Amino acid sequence: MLQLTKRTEYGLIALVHMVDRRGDFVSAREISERYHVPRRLLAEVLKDLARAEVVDSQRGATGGYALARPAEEVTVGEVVAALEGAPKLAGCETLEPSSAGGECDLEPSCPIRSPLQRIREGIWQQMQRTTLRSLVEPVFHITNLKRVDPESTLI
Amino acid sequence: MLQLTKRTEYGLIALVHMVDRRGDFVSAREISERYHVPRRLLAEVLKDLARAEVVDSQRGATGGYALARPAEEVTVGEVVAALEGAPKLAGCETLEPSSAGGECDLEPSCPIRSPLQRIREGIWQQMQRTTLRSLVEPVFHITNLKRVDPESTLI
DNA sequence: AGAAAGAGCACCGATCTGGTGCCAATTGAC
DNA sequence: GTCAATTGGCACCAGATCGGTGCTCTTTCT
Repeated sequence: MLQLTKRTEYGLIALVHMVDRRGDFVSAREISERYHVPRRLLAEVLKDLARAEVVDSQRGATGGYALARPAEEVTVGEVVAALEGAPKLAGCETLEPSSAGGECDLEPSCPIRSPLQRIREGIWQQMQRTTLRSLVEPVFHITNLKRVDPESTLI
Repeated sequence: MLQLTKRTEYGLIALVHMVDRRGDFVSAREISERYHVPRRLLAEVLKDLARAEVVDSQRGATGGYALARPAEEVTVGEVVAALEGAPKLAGCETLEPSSAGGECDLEPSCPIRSPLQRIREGIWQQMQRTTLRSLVEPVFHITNLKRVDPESTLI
């Protein structure tokens, strides 16, 4: 439904929380209690983020999770990709265009494949331009794009 | 999964097809055979587009569907909204902010509500800027936005 | 009258989503 | 060494969504 999942929402909540504690390892329990999110589900999400090397994990009594990189270098797109896969806007599309070519059985009559793909890439790039830092300090990241032709249409 | 549904895909295919035949009423059967799309499902989609006044419908032997407005005035966002509802990026968000205020039970501790909402609005605005015309004549709509600060982050 | 088209509604199976249970492995604190 | 707290891995569940279909009714042209 063109909607981010709870997994991504919880993941972003956790990551933003970690920004404040750079260096410290925070447990899934702490985050789940702080923001009232299901602990077990959050742990599942953080595990995936650790696998994607967005966070470092540490086991044991004082273990937990910490950002693997500075908040400026972690993008929302990366988080989304790790937690729900690269977004596809239509079934016939893949983010990395398969070298084998289209197995889309609407081809070659499908008239919207390419345009839809560009919409998806616009959304995708937008998420990849949005860093974790910008989620923490919104004023730091007001759009610096300037409209050149007011009648133009993006994408 | 941040993915447009088949309904939207089929709807856009049908609409793009109608652009070529402005004024003519084309039947769901014609479109379904032309693009190998399930006829009954396509009919369901076109019915919703008619209800949203994106297309006009005409019953009877020579009936069918036609664009209710010029292709320049129909946006992808409008189509998506008609076929799968306004996109929400997280469950706690609504497109039209309810005047009653947040019933989000993560509040007020949720640190990402506002940023996520801006991401969603960015995606949403992008789809609303994309017209049906731009899907038909892609060269007409290369992005006219100019990067002012290459280090900046959108949203 | 008959054929062709949309309108409405109910329904189905498959998949995805949110969430939980259980247990093993790791590690610091006592 | 023991214990408690933590992550890791797997399986599982109920509900929602999604893609798709069946059937009937109404409308309209021929």
